[in-house]
Amino acid sequence: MIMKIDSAETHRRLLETAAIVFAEHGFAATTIRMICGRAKVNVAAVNYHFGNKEALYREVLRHVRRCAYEKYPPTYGLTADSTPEERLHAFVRSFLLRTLGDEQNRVFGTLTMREMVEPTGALDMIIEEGIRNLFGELLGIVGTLLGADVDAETVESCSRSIIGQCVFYLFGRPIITRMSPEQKFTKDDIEKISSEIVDFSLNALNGIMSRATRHGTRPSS
Amino acid sequence: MIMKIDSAETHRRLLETAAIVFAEHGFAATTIRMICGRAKVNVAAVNYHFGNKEALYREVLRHVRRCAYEKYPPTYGLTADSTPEERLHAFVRSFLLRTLGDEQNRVFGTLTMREMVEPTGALDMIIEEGIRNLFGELLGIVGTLLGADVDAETVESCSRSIIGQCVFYLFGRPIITRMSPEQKFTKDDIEKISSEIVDFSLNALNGIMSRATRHGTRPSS
DNA sequence: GTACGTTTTAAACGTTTGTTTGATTCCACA
DNA sequence: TGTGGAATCAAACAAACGTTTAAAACGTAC
Repeated sequence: MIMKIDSAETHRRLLETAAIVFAEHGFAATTIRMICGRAKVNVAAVNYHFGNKEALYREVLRHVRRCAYEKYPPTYGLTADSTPEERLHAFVRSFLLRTLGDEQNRVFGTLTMREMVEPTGALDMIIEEGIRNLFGELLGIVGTLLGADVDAETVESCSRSIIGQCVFYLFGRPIITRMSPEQKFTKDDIEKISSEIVDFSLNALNGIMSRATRHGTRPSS
Repeated sequence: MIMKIDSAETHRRLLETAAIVFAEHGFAATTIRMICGRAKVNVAAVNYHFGNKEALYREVLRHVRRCAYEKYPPTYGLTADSTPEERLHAFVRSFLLRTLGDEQNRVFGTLTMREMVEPTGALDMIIEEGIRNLFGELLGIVGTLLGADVDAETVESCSRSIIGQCVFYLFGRPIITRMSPEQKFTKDDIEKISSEIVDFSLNALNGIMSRATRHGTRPSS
């Protein structure tokens, strides 16, 4: 059979297959033969196109992150004159869509999750290029919502409470689907979850803010 | 019983060392030679005392879970006449202590975390023996706090928001320590985090409850 | 058609893996 | 003091790992 040699095609198929297999089994438990077997390329292809297994893994992380952020940027659905409440909603929704939205995004979510639990050295890259900016954005939104009477420490702990609710659905997905099989994480499910998180959080922020403005920063008994 | 050589000592040292090494590297990346080297026992000891690597891993999971729950049960510090607010606080605090309290508990937290991200088959055991009861308890507390005017679905989503804040500090610990090196997760830190989570959550629950009792279950605005 | 650089291929490389073996060491009991 | 079963040990096992190799297959230029 006449097979036109297409280096870019092999490169692409290797990258996409590797993303799926790494997401399924993790870096250590994934073998090059698994990837090449599924991608239908020779075992030597990984070393020829990427150098070694670890370099392939780093390229995979960069690739899925770029795709995920292109599809669902943190400002997803926002307009220039959005309210702080709308910005919070967009932040939460885009986070969930980016990590759980569809099959490709779940690969990104799973790989990021794995890297957080078992850092392979690429975690610093993930923090510096993604997480730091993301959290800074959330700090800005929460700071605006809480107003000037609330100190920075409270803003930070509230931001952690909000992002915590989001990552729970990422990390807890295998458990949630086992305990509540009706939860399929469709886009409608994600819309609903986003609204619940925002509702819960805005109520919390309103309570904390009104207490601060009425009684100073002292916690009520 | 007749103890020839000190078999129990080898068994114990193997179990404790394996817990640490599995927590550090994960199941797949941990080798039997790593464990035996650190435990200063022969490589054949694992197979002699536990059968194989996977059986050792399961025993490790059982062991660290038992130790963690013995040290910090979900009712940690509660009395018979505690208020729902105190029960929520005890729930949050005991969770954080159980998974982050000290070095031994962090091993439990890390292993559970790894099992959630990369189930090795022991996840079902973890859910049935631990998580299901734990979440049921939280549902009860939140249901009491919200009162009869709030539907079960809201109780569940609020419970997820609360447990989400807790697991964030477990899963996010490597990132938090990199971004905020002053956070050392001492017991004082955990007390503070617990109070922040409870404060945030009670404000949220109060807002949601008062809205429900005043305006029915319709969301405001 | 021939030569040349690139890509693919099957095979083998040296390590390392989990596990097993057979001899040796140990100690309670006779 | 000698015996026997339990525990330890060094050594080796086959299998699988990531990686390398050298040749074959391919497209492109002349």
